[in-house]
Amino acid sequence: MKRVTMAEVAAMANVSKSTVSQYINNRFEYMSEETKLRIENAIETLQYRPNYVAKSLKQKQTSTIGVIVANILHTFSTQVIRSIEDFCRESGFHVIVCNADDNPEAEKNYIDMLRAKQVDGLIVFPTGGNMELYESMVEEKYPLVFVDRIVKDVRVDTVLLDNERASELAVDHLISKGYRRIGMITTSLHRNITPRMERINGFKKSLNKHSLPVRESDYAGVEISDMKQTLQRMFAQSDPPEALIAGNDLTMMEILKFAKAANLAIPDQLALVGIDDVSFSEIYDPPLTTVRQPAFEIGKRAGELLLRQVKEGRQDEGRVYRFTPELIIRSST
Amino acid sequence: MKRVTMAEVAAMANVSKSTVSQYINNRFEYMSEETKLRIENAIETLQYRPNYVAKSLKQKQTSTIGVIVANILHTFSTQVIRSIEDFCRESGFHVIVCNADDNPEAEKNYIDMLRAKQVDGLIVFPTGGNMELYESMVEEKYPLVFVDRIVKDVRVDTVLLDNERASELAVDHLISKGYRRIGMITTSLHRNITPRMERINGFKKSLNKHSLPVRESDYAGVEISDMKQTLQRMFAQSDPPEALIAGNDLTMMEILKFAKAANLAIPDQLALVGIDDVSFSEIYDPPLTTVRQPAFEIGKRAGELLLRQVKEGRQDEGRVYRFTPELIIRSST
DNA sequence: CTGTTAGCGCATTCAG
DNA sequence: CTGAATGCGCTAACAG
Repeated sequence: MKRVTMAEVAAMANVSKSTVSQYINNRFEYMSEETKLRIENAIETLQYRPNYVAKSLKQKQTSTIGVIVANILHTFSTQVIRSIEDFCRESGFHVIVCNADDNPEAEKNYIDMLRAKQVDGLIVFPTGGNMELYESMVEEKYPLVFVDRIVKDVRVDTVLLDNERASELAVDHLISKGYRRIGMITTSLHRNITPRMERINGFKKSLNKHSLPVRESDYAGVEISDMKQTLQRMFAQSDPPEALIAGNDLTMMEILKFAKAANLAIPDQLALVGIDDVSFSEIYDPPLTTVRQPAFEIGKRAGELLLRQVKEGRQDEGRVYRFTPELIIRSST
Repeated sequence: MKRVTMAEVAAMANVSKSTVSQYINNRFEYMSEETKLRIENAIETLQYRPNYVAKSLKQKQTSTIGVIVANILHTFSTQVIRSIEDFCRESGFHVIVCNADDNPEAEKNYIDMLRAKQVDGLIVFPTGGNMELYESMVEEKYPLVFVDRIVKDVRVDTVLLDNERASELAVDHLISKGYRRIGMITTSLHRNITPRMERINGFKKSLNKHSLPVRESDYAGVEISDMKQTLQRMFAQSDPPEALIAGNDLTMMEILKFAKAANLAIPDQLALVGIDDVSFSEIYDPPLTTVRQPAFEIGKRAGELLLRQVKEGRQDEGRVYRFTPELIIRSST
């Protein structure tokens, strides 16, 4: 811990603490050049650095926000985080990132911890498993923004992808390429997690739009750990899908593993389009067609919404901001 | 900001603040069951949550450490971070992660910021560009641990890979597979960054060990942005390398891009081994042979060393802890 | 077993 | 233009 305090600087410069404080906060308006210099010197020779903790206690704000992601393994999460950090840094805010690992209890712990640390606001990719907590924050008008997932019946600004459109882009593209038997697989649907549900719904709707049947055996939402056998079952059918949509990046990895193990040539035996970009989309063989989320814009918007809340207080909350996905056609389709 | 304070709880429970404080900190030894219950109730109905900022100010410790990585784009960094976080959480410490983006100035800003926030210690992947700062921290006996890179002439505990051994593993393997013309490419060597230098040195030494010549035209350390043309030049030779070692994960991506563009079959026309694992090693076609770092152990050790310093004060500093790499043979060689 | 007291380091009136 | 005084919310002796 740094030991030198404002008092020592004041003593050395022969001024009072409050004068030093003014100097620190750039309020030199009524300060003589001379005192300014004396303070400057004292700070320099003493190597003084102001203590944020004390400042925060006094000012009742830490200039820090918390970000809690449901699962940091998703590329999307890391991209949004970077974007939030960049935006907040420009506004003089720090950000503390936590990973809830899709576990509501961990999420609760982090929310409590972060609030105990007096962060000025929270951006969360909600697990959805802490309704009471979310509600209590809304009631207290605590600055809060959700990302990626909608929580029903809680009035919190939420920014996320137009997920149905993402699936539609994928399906339309596949159909334009001549595929008719199209399947989709994604991570578990059990907890009704927004992007997964919406993407599956979008998938079904798009199939309907094209008057194609939705076969129960051709889509699924299962844990990553069960994906392998789900795929095996799906492709053990006499007429398996000719094309598959990966509901997210982690799912894409599993499909790729499966395709390799099953020796399925892409795209000849199995066409693939992934929702969410993956780092190796371009260099994979074949390069992977994906639907990318505008992660940068999403993060920035979340940051803007949150900082507005912390600066101006809550208002207009409960809005949902949708962002448009983009299809990047490569060679897996 | 949460408004209810300890004083209100005390008032409601008809006890003094200090009694509430004791309760909060689980020091019930001398507390009657009855007061305990009253306090419990008061806390519950008031929804009281202690303010960490105030506590930190008083106790002169935040139970928070900072981690500054040189470049978060490396998979290795993210793995080490997770490992540090897991370890610290178990010990009741929080961690704040910052990315210096290989920029010494950004690093300095983060170090200053984190110290102003009174973090109890720092784990840094040093850029190497802030000697005075590092030295001043050593002088102040500020808890500090370096990861991945050695900074000359600064007595700071450092944990990193046995980089020369990593290259040796790669070279030995390649040679055992019959390759003789072996090259290596990695990111810029300009700033003498430890892992890069050591890996290149290990590469040369291993070649010597096998009595193979080290050809200037077969290895290079260049910025990611220049890698493409460096590779083009290297492979424009009449007798280009038959095998290439990627100095790190980002480099591997570039080589893969190049190989794809140049239509080089792996491993037939070009064998590849990467130092650092990449997410898609297993599913790439062909699966990539890599040398992996024990990132989990490295992070854990860094956490242990730092927490020991914060708890027991600095001592024994300046030790270098080397970890052994592991060769994972897949099919790119 | 519980209350009193005294700061932690800083920002902020309000005088002078 | 500068200084004295006050308190943010909490902990830690030390009394009682």
